[in-house]
Formats: sequence, C-alpha cells, structure tokens
Amino acid sequence: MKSGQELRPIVQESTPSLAAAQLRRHIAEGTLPPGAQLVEADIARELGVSRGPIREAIQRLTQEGLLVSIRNRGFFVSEFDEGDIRDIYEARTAVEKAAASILADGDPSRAGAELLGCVDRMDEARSAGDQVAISEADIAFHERLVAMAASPRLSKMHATLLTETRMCLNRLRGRYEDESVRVAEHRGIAEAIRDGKRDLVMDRLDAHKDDALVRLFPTHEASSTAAS
Amino acid sequence: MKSGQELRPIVQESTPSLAAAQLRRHIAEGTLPPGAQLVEADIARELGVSRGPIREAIQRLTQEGLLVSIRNRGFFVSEFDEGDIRDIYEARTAVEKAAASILADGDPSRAGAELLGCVDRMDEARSAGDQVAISEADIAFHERLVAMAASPRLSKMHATLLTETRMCLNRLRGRYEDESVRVAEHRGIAEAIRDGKRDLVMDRLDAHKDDALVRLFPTHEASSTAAS
DNA sequence: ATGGCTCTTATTGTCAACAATCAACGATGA
DNA sequence: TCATCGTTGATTGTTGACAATAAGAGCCAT
Repeated sequence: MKSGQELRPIVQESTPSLAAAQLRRHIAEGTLPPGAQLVEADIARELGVSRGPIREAIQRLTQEGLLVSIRNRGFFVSEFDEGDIRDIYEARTAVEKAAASILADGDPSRAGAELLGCVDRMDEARSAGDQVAISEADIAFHERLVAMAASPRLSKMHATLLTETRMCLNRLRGRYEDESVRVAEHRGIAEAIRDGKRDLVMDRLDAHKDDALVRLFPTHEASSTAAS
Repeated sequence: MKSGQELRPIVQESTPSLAAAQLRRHIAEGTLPPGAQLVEADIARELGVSRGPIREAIQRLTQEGLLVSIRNRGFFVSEFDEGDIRDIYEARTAVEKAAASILADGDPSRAGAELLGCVDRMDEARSAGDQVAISEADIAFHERLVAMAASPRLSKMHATLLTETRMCLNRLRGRYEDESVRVAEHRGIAEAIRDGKRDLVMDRLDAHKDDALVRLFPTHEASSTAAS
C-alpha cells in the first residue's frame, strides 16, 4: 500500500486535549474575553461530556497562565495589566533571541528564506487591507522563527507566549498607523537572519519588542536595552 | 487584636498542589528515577486521597515535561537523551541571559552582591566536601538569578527547567574533577553582573553552559556560540 | 517450534453523585 | 440607618464505581 504520503503514526487526540484546544482558540480570538468566567458544568454540557475531562482541560489552560483559578469560586480568563504585557513581550523576545541564535549556528540562509516568505504573505495581506490576515502572518512569522530552531522546550514556552500575544493583539488592533512599518520590521529581522548577522538580529528583535510596547503604552518610553 | 506580627493572608494549598510538589521533589532527587512508572491508584492510596486530585497532580507534571503519558498504559518519569539535555541547558541559558539583561537595567550591584553570597555558600560546601550542598547552592544561585529579575513568566519557565536540571545533575554527580572550577565559574558570572558588564555576563553564561555540556558529553566539543 | 487467537490483568479514561466552600442576599436587632 | 449574622444558591473539590484500552500469558492449530 504505497501511498504518496508517508503514513505517520495516528494520534488519538484525547478528549481533554480537544477541549483545551477549543477553549484556547476562543480565548486567543477574544470570543472568551479577559475576565470571562468558565463554568465546568456548562462547558461539559455543551461539549457533551462529563466534567472530568473538561476539568482537566481547564487545568491545563490554568497552568499555561491563560486562566486564573479562584478556589471554590471559578476559573476566569486572565486579565493582563501593563506589567503582564511587558513581561510577555520580554519573555517572548528572550525565547526568540535564543532561537535566532540557534538558527545562526545552523543554516541561516534557508531559515531567512522561509521567514521572508512569511513576510511576503504579510505584505500581501497589507496590500489587501486585511487586518486579521496581517496579524495571522505576524504570528506565523514568530512561530516559524522558533519552530525552525528545533528546540522542543523553546517551542513549548513560545507557544504559550504566542497565545498570550494573540490576546494582547486583540487590544492592539489598529494601533499601527501605517502597517507598512510592521512589515518592514519583520523583513528587517528576516534579512538579518538570512545574512547571518547575529548581533543585528538581536538588536532588531529587541527593537521590535520596544516598538510594540511603545505602541501599546505611548506615554512611557521603551526600556533601555542598549549594550553596555 | 494587635499581634506583634503582621498577619498575612493564609494560602490554602490545594491537594493537587501538595501532591504535585511531593512527586516533583521525588523526581528531582532521583527517588523516582527516569523510566519509573507512576500509578494513580497507588499514589492515591499512599497519600490517603482519591484518584481525582492525584490525577490532576500527575497531569501538571506531565505538562511540565517531567512525565510522559502513554494512553491507557500509564505515566512514566521522563528519560532524557543527549538531545534533551542539550535542549534543557540551551533553554535554561536563554532564560538566564534574559534575566541577567533585566538585572543589568536595574540594580546590578545589589543583584551581584546577593549572587556572590550564594557563591560563598557554595564555596563553604566545597570546603566541607559536601557534594549535595554544592549542588543545592548551584541550583540556588541560578534560581536567585532569575527570581531577582522579577519576571513571572521567566521564573515559571525557569522553575521547570531547574527541576529538569536537577535530574541531569544526578547523572553528572562527581563529574567535576575539581569542584573549585565550578565555584569559580559562578563567581565569575556574579562579578560580571555586579560590575554591570552586560556582554561579559552573556559570554560567561554561555561558557557555563558549554562547560557543563562538555563535562556531560566529553566526546563532542561544545557548540560554537561565538558572536559573529 | 511457531504463528495467531483468546482470555486475563493492570491501568487509565469517564461518569454521576455528593461534600465543601464562598459570595451575595436578606432578615434581625440596636 | 447601619452593622451583624444566618441563609441560600452557585460553583468547585472529592469520591467511588464503571467503561475502555492495551500488553502479556496461555492455548491451539499448523
């Protein structure tokens, strides 16, 4: 039975995984806005299973930091204050810098090429004026960047940070007066990676973070991140 | 009712948390060695609770990557191969570099002083020839380093990486021919932080990682991490 | 002896019922 | 009017029982 495609081991997705994935998507997309309460019994009824598996799914999201648990009271979608958002961007940049560093030791030109592909898609979305698609491509860029480093732990940590970023993006929507700068920033990072310019990559990733934070909190200036 | 001591809010630690903490400790200390199976029912009986809370505790450890789950078969303490261990050290260094960078923007001399205190304790343990105490102090050093950066997300990610490191340390035990180099490495990092020498800190953290990996896998040389 | 079949056993996965807890509401008394 | 205290409703926390699943033992036919 020679199929054109390599037949990969089937993954019997468990009920809690499925439930967690659904909830995670709703949280990322804002259908479940920050502050919203999740009631085990309700979700269980909607999904047609008992509370057990749902409870497990909710526990996972809680550990990921997407929900906060108040004992005997309930689970609520996390609300991020300014400190949290700064923390998210700080941590995410840390992970991405590490990933970029690994890429620099590997095959920078191949990595750069793939990332430039993401940038192109982002630019197309910009031309089409599709805000949502731009954000999708934005996320995809960062996801690919870390995925290509092939580090399970960095990827895992990054996945959580990306969901949190998505939540923040719902708030940032429309903050880019000119979306072309957004595209340009990403292109700059991709090109620096392609050219193997390690230090430049680091600087641009930091700049990317600082820019986002300035846009989110216009009153403050960005934290100093200049080298000593 | 004016008591001499400020009365702080009581924290009702939940059953799953307690159970998870115990299991985590046993895994870190090697009482539950890699490959060992954890049976929900057995643990539940030993701790005098039902399977529910235990199941929740086990789920947490699974999500932390300390256990692997095989559906309908059981949960087993993760076994790390060379790739995993390199990944752990890579990720941990990434987090610590980010933390050090934050410290450099804050109060480097205070941070350096506290870390030098950890180093002193490590040195005392070395003088006393207490292997276990040295490792404790080693872990404590890295824990403090990240904790002082006051980033919830970095700290959380780091906590998991530290337990994994502990597991690796059980294997590395006795690999330092001369423990004084171990102390010296940490002192070097602490001093660089104290002096606010950002780039030097980064280099020394990378070197610390490379040294550990060389000790663990003497055959290979360390990955190149020189700046471009 | 060996390949395949069934049966057993150990373990997780799921469920529904019950207990514990907390916030909000409303009654009570000064 | 206001503070206090019990009551109530909603939600999570816990439990024991049962279902589903997979590995391995034993048996049988080849």
